[in-house]
Amino acid sequence: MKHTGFLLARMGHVAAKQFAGRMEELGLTTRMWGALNVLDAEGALTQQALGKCTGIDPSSMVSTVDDLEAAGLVERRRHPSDRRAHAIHITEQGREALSRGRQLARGAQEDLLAPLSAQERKQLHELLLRLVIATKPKGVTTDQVHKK
Amino acid sequence: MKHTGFLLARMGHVAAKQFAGRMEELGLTTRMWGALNVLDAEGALTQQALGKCTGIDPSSMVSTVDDLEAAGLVERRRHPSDRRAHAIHITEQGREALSRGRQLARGAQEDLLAPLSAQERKQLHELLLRLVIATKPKGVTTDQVHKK
DNA sequence: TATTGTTATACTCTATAACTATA
DNA sequence: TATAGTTATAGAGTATAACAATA
Repeated sequence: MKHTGFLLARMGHVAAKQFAGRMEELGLTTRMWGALNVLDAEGALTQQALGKCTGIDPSSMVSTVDDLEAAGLVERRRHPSDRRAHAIHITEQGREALSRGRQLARGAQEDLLAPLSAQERKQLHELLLRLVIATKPKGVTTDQVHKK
Repeated sequence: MKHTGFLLARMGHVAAKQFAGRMEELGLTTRMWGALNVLDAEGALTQQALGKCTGIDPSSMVSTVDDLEAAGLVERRRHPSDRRAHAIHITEQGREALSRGRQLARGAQEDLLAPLSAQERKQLHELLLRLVIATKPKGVTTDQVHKK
């Protein structure tokens, strides 16, 4: 119990597992969830760009998009200017899944942080955010299919 | 960047990977490190007991102890009263590895928490500790080979 | 020549089940 | 009958390398 790093690793694992368990109810993996969120925020992207945003390897992205498409949450459409690439679009069903998923995520977070007061949760969030920002100095460009 | 649970999972992963990288310099995996620490704190244990303390599956414990023994950090000795079981003893070399490892761990933690002030680190530690305690309601009995 | 998506493959990590020798 | 350690095996999860189509 001595090291903060150990506590961090332990709780991180707990949080990830608990979150994955909730998403499973929606038929989503953590990777699918991450990709869906990025598509919702950024608009249609190529698989390569999606991989850069989510940290998913291009070869792993194939099966991730396969799964999302099989569930009707995204569509592979033709890229307007590059016939090698796909433009991955989120569907209406995808947006609905996101909405339900966000509710589940809120519930999961509520359970996870139950031992802390509102003020303590805010403290924890800010401390973690500063650590995450410090460890992520790489600027990822989005490579959107349609410019915003 | 919205959810605290997400930040927790992200930083936990970073912390675990960074720690594993440091321990690799000593030829140790995270599992070997965990087992070595428990043996140092609790005295000689059976592989089963060691598995319960560290959360390592009995079958995985075999190779973990194999690796530790090959590195000269522990010894499988005869259990005084149960000829099925081994008594795993930490060696002098094992204690030296622990000592060096603890230095590395301090350095790793220093790097990880560099963005935070001393007071903020203490805050973070206490918040995480309360979360960890809340998610771990199971009392593990040690099953020591020699009573203390 | 380089890049996109794809496939096949290998590698890591871990858990499950069966086996042996003891209890 | 149950338990400690072991082995073999299988299953995730992920990364690597090679390939076809296209840039």
